[in-house]
Amino acid sequence: MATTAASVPSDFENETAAQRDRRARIVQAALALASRGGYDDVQMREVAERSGVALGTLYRYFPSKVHLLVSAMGFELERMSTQLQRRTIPGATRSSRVEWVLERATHSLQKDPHLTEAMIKAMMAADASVAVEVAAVRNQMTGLISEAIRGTAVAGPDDQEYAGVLQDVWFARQIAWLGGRISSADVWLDIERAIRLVLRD
Amino acid sequence: MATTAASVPSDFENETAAQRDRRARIVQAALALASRGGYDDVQMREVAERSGVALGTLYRYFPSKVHLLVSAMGFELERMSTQLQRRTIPGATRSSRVEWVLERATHSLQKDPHLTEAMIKAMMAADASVAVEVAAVRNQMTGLISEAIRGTAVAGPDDQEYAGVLQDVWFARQIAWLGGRISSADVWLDIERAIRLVLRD
DNA sequence: TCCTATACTAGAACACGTTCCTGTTTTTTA
DNA sequence: TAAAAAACAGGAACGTGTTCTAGTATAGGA
Repeated sequence: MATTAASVPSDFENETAAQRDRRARIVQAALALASRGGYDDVQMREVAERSGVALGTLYRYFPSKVHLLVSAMGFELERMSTQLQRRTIPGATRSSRVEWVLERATHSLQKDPHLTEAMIKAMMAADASVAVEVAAVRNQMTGLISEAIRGTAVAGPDDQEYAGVLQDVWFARQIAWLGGRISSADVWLDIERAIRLVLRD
Repeated sequence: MATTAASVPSDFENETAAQRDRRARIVQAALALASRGGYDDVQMREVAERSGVALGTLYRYFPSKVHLLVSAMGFELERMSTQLQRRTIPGATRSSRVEWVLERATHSLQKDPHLTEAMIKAMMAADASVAVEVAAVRNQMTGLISEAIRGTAVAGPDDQEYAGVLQDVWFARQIAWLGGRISSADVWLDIERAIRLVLRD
């Protein structure tokens, strides 16, 4: 299971322009395929072909399918996060602000269910070798949430912990939705209820 | 991805003695292999060989590796659950009772990390076709938790919902542990904190 | 008891993630 | 600029989950 983390050019900075190009093309191809048919439709041979790269080269950039998809999720979340930061989060209470943020995040993902399925599944399948990439994603999520909890006020001592609990629930509900155990509408109802139960204001 | 759910003898009852035997042997073999080396070490060919059954027959009983392992988890949880029900849950507050139950469940699982890894990974990989088996597992967990919340008192209106939130956190923390993102000690600390934050008593 | 449908065995075959090999191109070093 | 090293292309090969085929055993109804 991908013990070859050594030769990966994770020194993102030191890449030549051509390499940044390849990396971007690979991620784009992966996102396109994920959007088309979800996790199973992202086939490494096709990603390689679409991005005009040999299979071996693909594996040099991303040592596994899971690495590739989690990285792609990082890209997407970053895009969404910079969009959100353009305006201040509305809402008078912690609950309402967190609801605002999580509702936007949830619906933004669910607009493209296949893509979401691919990302969440990759997150779930991630083992220790993907820890770095997963941590980046998680930090972006908890960052969003605790920022919403804080609002314009000063940070409370437990903000980070509440954000952690809510992100766990958020994640688990996405999984339940993927598993066909709840509907996409219920995902939001459950998250809303959890926010209410946890933050009570 | 296993669209063959039709021919599965899920009419558990109508099985002949020989069939119940085969099913039990298969589950035992799967549990043994899972305990030895986790998810990846449960190889369908070897499960078939060890349980003295042809590969095709194995797939007749369990239409995928995930079905097999989730079912095995159901068996294990049932065993644990009947053990717990032998004595009344100690503790004066909801928190302390839930802590008692979840601590036992958590530690009981972590005594055999490979086995736990295999079960949780299977739960995560479960798609809609495994919904029935997954629901059984989830019901057993929330049952345990909400019973602990209730204690000897009468059931509160939100008990089930609190149990749901806590089970989500419990599950997400196991995943984080599997992903090498937190230590097995931190699994318990995080769960404990979540219990405190959610139930506050 | 015989017949037919169903269950089972043994093993080949297939799909896709991953690895490996060989030769070529690009980059770095001397 | 020449030589050495690293990156890349193209594609074969491997491992494991899953499916399929052909033949054999078993069970329930006439």
